Amino acid sequence: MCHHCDYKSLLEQSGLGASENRLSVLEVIGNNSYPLSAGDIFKTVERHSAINRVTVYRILDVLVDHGIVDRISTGGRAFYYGLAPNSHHQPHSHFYCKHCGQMDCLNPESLSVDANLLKKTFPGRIDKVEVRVDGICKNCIK
Amino acid sequence: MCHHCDYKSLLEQSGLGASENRLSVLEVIGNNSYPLSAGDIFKTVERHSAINRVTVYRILDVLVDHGIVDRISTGGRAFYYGLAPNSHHQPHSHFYCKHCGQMDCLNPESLSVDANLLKKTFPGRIDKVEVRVDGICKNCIK
DNA sequence: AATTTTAATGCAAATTTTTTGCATTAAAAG
DNA sequence: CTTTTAATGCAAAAAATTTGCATTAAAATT
Ligand SMILES: [Mn+2]
Ligand SMILES: [Mn+2]
Ligand SMILES: [Zn+2]
Ligand SMILES: [Zn+2]
Repeated sequence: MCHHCDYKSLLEQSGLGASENRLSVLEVIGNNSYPLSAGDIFKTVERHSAINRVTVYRILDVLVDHGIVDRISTGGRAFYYGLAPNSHHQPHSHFYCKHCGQMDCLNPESLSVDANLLKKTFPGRIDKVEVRVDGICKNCIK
Repeated sequence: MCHHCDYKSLLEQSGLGASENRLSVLEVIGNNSYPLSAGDIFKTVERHSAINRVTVYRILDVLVDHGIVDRISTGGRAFYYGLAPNSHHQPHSHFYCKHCGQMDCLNPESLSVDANLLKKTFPGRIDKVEVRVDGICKNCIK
């Protein structure tokens, strides 16, 4: 849940029209405390307003392209989506439970990554360093 | 390319029958210097011996389940497969080029991850910490 | 060696997730 | 008000993976 982000201006600052659908998708993502799959997002938006599944995919693409939302890989075969790091959200890694498929955001302090050396020596463009922890969550472990 | 691994005994040590197909799949993965997709592996094995695509998927599953092979997520929608860390291969992270889809293995020293604090405090089971760097490779950047 | 049991494979079809093409509607610009 | 552009919907396709079931090969028993 983000109380700091103004979704409408997040869109407008990127030159994107703040359509009803885009706002709904972004709110679902931003109001959730962990990343969601496109299917989850579709089902949630759909409960309140009519929307097509393809529209959700297209909105997710445009939000990812504009750096508003992060596309996060899982140990499964669907991507999950969460707010991209910004002034209110520092970068952090995620935990993926391979039993129930739930993702959790991990405390940035609990896991540290140092990519400085790589960034200096890598002969290509680096856009993102994604860290994902896979295992079984505390609910499923019982 | 791994000159140290004896694929046949890797299989047998895990209690897996060393069938022709399993050996072929494991050799293709082990002899390659970067991770490959199931489709790549299928096409490569197929050139020398007849094999069904589904068999490749099933062999990959069994190799991953037994910790012989690592299933590696990409920024795209297919998994890639590489030899799992063992006495001859230390754990390392990977680079994924979102233009050509090629993965590279990164030097373990170029990127350091410290998951000790997480492992102490996380209320679940941690099986794997995957680090993936996304961007554009030196060939595609031109 | 013949028989029974288990493991591995093939093939067809289904599933899941994502993408594309094209028509329609809504919004913005002129 | 008209023209242009952006957003959406719907149907279909594509890509990756999974499932069910039959067949074959290998291993274990008798
Ligand atoms: Mn998060
Ligand atoms: Mn590797
Ligand atoms: Zn779980
Ligand atoms: Zn490339």
